[in-house]
Amino acid sequence: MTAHTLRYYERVGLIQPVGRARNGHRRYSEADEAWLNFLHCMRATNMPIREMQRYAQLRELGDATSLERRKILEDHQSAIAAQIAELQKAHALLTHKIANYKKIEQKIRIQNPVLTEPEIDCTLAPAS
Amino acid sequence: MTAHTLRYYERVGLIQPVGRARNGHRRYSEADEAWLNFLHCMRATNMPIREMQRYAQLRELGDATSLERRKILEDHQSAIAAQIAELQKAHALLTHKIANYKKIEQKIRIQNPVLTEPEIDCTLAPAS
DNA sequence: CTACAACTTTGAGTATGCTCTAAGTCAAGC
DNA sequence: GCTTGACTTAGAGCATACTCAAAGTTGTAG
Repeated sequence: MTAHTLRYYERVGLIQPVGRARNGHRRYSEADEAWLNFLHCMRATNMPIREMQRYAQLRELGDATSLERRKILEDHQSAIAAQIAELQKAHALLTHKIANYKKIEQKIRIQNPVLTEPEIDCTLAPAS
Repeated sequence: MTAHTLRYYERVGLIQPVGRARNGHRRYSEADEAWLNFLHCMRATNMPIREMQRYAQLRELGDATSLERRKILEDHQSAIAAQIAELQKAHALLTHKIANYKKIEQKIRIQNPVLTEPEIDCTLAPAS
């Protein structure tokens, strides 16, 4: 996560205005870091910023929003499962296609055998 | 895939100009469809359009580009594996967090027991 | 004292991948 | 003949998520 991104996240309300050093520089607490890690994990799995904002807002309202937040996480977990399924399908497809390319390359090697045998280096290397 | 997307793919060279009916409408052959399916599968797993263009170009050059194309697919397969790993990590994290929310909700239910017992409907429904 | 690096701000700019608009053509049904 | 609907085109517009620019402040090192 770049500094740019951190500021952006603060701007759009994903993180509360964070503590500052005396010179005005941001200081992230361990709690901030944990929250940022969570955000990063959600973004990395394609949760839209909008959804993350919604979650962040509920979080600020405290325990009363537990059910709603849990729903968001459950929905996202389903989305993740769907993504995994899609990726696995593609992974399998690629395994097939790659195998096929290897076959094609084999055929090409047979049609175009090496015409000029590589020179064998017959110089005697001096024993070191 | 929408008609818009199909035209967009044709425009950016992902598919060769496709056959037309007499009225000028596009007619997709089975080969076209298979290729489009493949494209869709790659996009759905986050291959950038750029990479797909590169692959499509090589494909038009024929078997001589087999090695290069295979490399693209192998790289993408690695990318997919990485994505799966990331998603699985997030999935596990969410399982934990969701379990935690359930605990929190349990506590809230204990702190705020149902004060007004729900009315029990004592009317005798007429037997149908 | 000065230079430099590293942060600060607001607001604009960019990359990606569609997605839509406007104006036009065509074939079928009434 | 006229309407309707589905397509056609070129080009503009948009959503998302950053990413950067410009101008300014601050603390440290030489």
